[in-house]
Amino acid sequence: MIALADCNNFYVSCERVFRPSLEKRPVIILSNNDGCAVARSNEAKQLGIPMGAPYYQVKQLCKRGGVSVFSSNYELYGDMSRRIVSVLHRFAPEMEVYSIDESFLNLDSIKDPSALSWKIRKMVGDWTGIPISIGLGPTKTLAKLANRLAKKRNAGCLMVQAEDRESLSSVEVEEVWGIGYRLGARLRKTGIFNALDLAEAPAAVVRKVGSVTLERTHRELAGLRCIGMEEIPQPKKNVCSSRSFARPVRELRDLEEAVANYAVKAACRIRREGSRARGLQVFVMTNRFRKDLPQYSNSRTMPLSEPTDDPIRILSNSRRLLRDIYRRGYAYKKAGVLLLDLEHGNQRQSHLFEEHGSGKRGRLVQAMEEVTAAYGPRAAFFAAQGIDRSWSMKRRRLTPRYTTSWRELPVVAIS
DNA sequence: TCTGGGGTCCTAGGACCC
DNA sequence: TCTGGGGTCCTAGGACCC
Repeated sequence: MIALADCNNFYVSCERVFRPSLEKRPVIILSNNDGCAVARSNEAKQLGIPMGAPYYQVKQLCKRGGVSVFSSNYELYGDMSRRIVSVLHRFAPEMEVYSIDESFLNLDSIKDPSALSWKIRKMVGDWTGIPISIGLGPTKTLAKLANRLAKKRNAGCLMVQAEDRESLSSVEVEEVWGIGYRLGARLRKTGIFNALDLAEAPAAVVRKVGSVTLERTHRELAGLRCIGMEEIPQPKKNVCSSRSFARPVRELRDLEEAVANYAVKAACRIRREGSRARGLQVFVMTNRFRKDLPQYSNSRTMPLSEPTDDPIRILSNSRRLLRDIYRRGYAYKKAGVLLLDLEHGNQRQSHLFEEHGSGKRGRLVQAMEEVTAAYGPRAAFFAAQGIDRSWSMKRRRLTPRYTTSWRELPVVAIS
């Protein structure tokens, strides 16, 4: 049996742990730039705030409903996630951390998986303060489906077998893991409306509508394991660092600053993973929602003959690519840097003699990393990254990093 | 005025080769 | 009149996930 442990309204639950007064009250968490609602408490869902709604569109609704609104505090959520994973690890011989708020557990060797699920759920709740739901099924797809139903029915833990026609038929086809809005629409045209319809559809029909991915989903719904557990996270193939700007950006100078920051951030990320990039891409775009303004988007890719993780090299090449695609006269909304085709650790075959971490350049970069690790990212940075960064993102409603910053620890008063 | 960020996989089609 | 067949590699774009 496979279990999917999924945190309830994860970001909201994290905020509630440190502000219990938010319990039973409507809460939403906004995306970067305070743009969209990316997490909603049940109360906020009941008020009719849709997932992904632009904040400016639901602002009035939030005011009327007394909704507490927060910026995303990824440092807090990341740390809470690590705590939950460490609790789950005690129970599962085999486990896959699937996302910041979900993990698959292989409970094949467990005699009573249902009873164990309740135990897991209680311990995670007691030890971290985060409520979770657990779905059980013979395959990942059915565990996902069970989890969805567990949340819908407020059941805590729930098991769904492939033969459970009633449960399957109560799940819309777009709610099945791997089927989105578009595939859903195509399936509906062939008379497949819910998970049961899909499970019972002939393979030929399924294959005609979708690709091998849909075929896998189809079999998984029937109880046939096609998607395995990935215990060890696979190293990334690409890394992207990008942001929307707080305000429209027109000047090349500002774009250069932004791109320099993304380049350094992306380089830093692959260095941490011990990877090197074989390719580099820079992209820029205007605001696609502003139909009244002229639109422009472009990207430029270059191969890196010698794979690299050197932030200075990545930064200077990014700037060259940006200058190639920059066009005057547009209001840019977003830019980004991608490091492509990453090679990992022992995988490198050629370029044995490339200076790596040695020499002046290597020592400089390492020193910068040590300084920023100890004193924060503003303690040492490249001039190209800019000083005032007026374009940088908006986070007006950020809560403290309660668990990862000494200065932001919650204060407890005892009288 | 205000609309996220970071990934993966699959397929179709073009370029190129013999 | 009449324009092959079979393969690989690469990339862009679509679809999905959280």
